[in-house]
Amino acid sequence: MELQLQVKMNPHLYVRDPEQSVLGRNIIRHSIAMIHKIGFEDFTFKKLALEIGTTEAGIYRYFENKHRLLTYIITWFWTCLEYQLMYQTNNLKEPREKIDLVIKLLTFQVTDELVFQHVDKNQLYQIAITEGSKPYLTKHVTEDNNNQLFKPYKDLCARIANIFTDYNASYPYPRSLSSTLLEMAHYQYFFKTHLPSLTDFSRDEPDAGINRFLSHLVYSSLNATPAS
Amino acid sequence: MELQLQVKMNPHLYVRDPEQSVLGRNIIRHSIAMIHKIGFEDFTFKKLALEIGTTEAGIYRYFENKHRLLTYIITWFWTCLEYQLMYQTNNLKEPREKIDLVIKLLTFQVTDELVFQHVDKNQLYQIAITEGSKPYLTKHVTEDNNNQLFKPYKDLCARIANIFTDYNASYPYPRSLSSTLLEMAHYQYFFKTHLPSLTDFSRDEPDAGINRFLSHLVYSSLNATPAS
DNA sequence: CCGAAAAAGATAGTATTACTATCATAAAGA
DNA sequence: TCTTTATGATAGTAATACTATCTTTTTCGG
Repeated sequence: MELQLQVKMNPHLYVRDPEQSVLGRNIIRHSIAMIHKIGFEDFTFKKLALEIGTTEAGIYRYFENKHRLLTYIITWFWTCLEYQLMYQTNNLKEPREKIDLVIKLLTFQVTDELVFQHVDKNQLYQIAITEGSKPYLTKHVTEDNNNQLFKPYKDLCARIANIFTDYNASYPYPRSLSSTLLEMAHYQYFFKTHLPSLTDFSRDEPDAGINRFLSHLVYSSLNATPAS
Repeated sequence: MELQLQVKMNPHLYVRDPEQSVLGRNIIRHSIAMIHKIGFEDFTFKKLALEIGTTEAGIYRYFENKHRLLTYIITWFWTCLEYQLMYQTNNLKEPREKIDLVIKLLTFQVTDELVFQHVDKNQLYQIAITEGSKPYLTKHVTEDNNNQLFKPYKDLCARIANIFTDYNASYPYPRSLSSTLLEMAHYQYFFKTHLPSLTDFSRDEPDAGINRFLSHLVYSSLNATPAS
């Protein structure tokens, strides 16, 4: 059974809510496909409009500019991920089990039957890896943050940090470890794929290596004696 | 005493070597200042030309486009850092001392008397934090990598990985830990400054917190029992 | 010191990008 | 059915990302 979910997004992310119309949903779906294909730098509203069969002005009615659209997509990704985390850890008792699940989720090794707007989840995951930090690596990060644009990312980070604290209440850096895990899950994948000498994995081997590295990193930190 | 050094850069990074002329050095110096001030997204060759007192065409004689110029600057940053690492660890015997130094270097807590082209090192460090991953987060990463554009970054990563191996030869992920350290030294600083809830540090406290977190992360991993 | 070559300045021009504005038409809702 | 609302169609502007050309300096080898 497929479950269709709709996520409520921060209105600052859009001009008109794209989830409320066919055109809006088309914009999301095709922009994900197109950014995945040609990369965010070469992606333009003109090309997107052509692909969808609408006009540039039509896209601008939904999103202020392409950076906002990317922020929308990435934020949506994090929102879905937090939802999945809640859903999947719901009946887990042990913090250890939850941590293992978090790592699996972040490395995209959890298959689920959730469908969000018929978006290609694999493409979305690839975009999150390559383009995921661009929404905040800007000069207007503070303004965007004041508008709560990054709240889903921060919420997810906080939720994982709480699991770390459940596992070991005396660990002093739960949030930094959480953001490290979030970023590195993606970066190690990117490096493995494109710059493999920055990792201990080779391009073609299965992704389990990244998984083991992240587990080792997290558990080493959480299990270390406070003195060290 | 100030020591002036010149670093040999990969010719694929430029059209004409900027270190060989006054105009070229001006381009480097002012582009760092300008990217620091307005961010890479808003930075254009036109604005830079106006600032320097030359023309757009003049800048294009040195760099193919602004992305290449950024790649040049960031690559140069990593080259300097590797040089500093070699220089500073030269007479250190213990791997532990070297690791501590690496972390200090990456968090910009080593003052040195090296001058590279009279560039503002603080601005350069800030740029490396905010813009440092943009050179490779593109669709043309593989082509750029084939042209060896990221070699200095990869060399530095490998050198740090070797220190980790010196410290504990049985640690299985030295390169991934090295790239994690490299990225996180900058990301934690960025988060602390702009999105502090993603860290365990507050905006105004001194940077030593990041230092302690990174040390804890690295030594926990390197000291963990292989079984864990 | 002279002449050739290379670098820099000056100016112009093009294609694309990133928008904004306006008006007509189609759909949807009260 | 009337009225709002969304979309389509078209146009237009300012800025960006370049390329081309021609002239004037500067540099450097003989």
